[in-house]
Amino acid sequence: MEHRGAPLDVIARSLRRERERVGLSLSELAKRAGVAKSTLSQLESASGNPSVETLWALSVALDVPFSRLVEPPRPRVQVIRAGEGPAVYSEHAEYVATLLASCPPHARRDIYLITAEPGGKRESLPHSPGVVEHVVLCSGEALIGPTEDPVRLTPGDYISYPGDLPHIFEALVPGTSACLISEHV
Amino acid sequence: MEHRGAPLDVIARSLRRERERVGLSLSELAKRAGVAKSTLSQLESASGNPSVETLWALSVALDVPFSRLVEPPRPRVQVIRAGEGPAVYSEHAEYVATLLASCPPHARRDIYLITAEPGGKRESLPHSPGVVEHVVLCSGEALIGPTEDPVRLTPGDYISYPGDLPHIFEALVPGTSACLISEHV
DNA sequence: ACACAACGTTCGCGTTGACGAACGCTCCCG
DNA sequence: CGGGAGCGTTCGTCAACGCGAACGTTGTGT
Repeated sequence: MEHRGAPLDVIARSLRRERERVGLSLSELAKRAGVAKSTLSQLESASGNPSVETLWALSVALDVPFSRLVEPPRPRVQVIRAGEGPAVYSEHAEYVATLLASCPPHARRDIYLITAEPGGKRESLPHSPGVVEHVVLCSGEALIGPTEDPVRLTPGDYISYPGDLPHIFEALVPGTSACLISEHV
Repeated sequence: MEHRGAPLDVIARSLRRERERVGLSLSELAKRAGVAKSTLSQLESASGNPSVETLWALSVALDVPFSRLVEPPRPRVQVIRAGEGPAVYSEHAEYVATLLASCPPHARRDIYLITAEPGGKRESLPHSPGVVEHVVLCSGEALIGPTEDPVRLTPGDYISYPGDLPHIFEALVPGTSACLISEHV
């Protein structure tokens, strides 16, 4: 079959990497997963287009989440100081979102640091469907959540809500900041 | 083939759900994805074991992350007040981790609220491999990161590091709190 | 040195996924 | 009423995935 850009080579590398990390031989893993070792051999050499059943069995035998075999790995250690990092300014100047971590390609979650001042009610239009946002309030006080039913949060409080609904972030006191995780389910 | 517990029915439901949410007909989606509509029809009726290529093409055409088709959906809105939620106490009483969000099955990330007081150096043994931790310091000051190379963080700072390396969380001033995301890559 | 075991690869073969064509169905328009 | 477009399903064909068996290679022990 012609390749459509699917991560067959990524799968190959992931299988090899995970298998060696666990310390299993190709034969051993094949036996545990109930897969012919010839099949596994071909998959690790990126010659083949595995079925979901097969790949699923391997992910179970390796005890890694399924998506770990399909998506490429990501970097290791990273530090972003307060004030550094790419900032996303709102139409209101009182609101700044700093992107702390994203995971391309086919991002699964982004982490933002939000700082906001009172007065600027920040209404977010619905994002692409399948997004869930998690917010932990760090300091100050804010009204956060779905627009038709927001919640008043104080430091340490947590809320999560669907990102494909309209939602708001309204700081109630100066110096309000929060950690926001925007996640693709 | 005999089913190995693979999420074929989950895939079927996910395909149907995502397709209808986007508002595409079965024929239309098949055309856009470059997949025979007969194939797609069989997949949505859970009779079949798609190859990765096929499912990948569908995920691209639907513009959803691949794993969204393989894993079942999760709940919607949730609030946890500061002090509520399941707490994970350390051997040192000065350290409390509150679990805010986890995502079974085959968890991909957990979100914790950490509160710690000075004096209790919290050394974490390496977790299962493939884990990455993200920390955003909310208040106070702390020494966080890989044990052999920790970083001094102040409020708003961010760090991420591999969870399969030994790492520490040492509060330097009273009332230190942080948001910790423990993530399976 | 030889036998043996374990590893990873390669080689036919049966099964099955993916395809295009044809089908029944509903709806819409002339 | 009849034709046509669109929908989702079913049917036959071909390619390819997954399998077991056999192979060459490496390392071990008696």
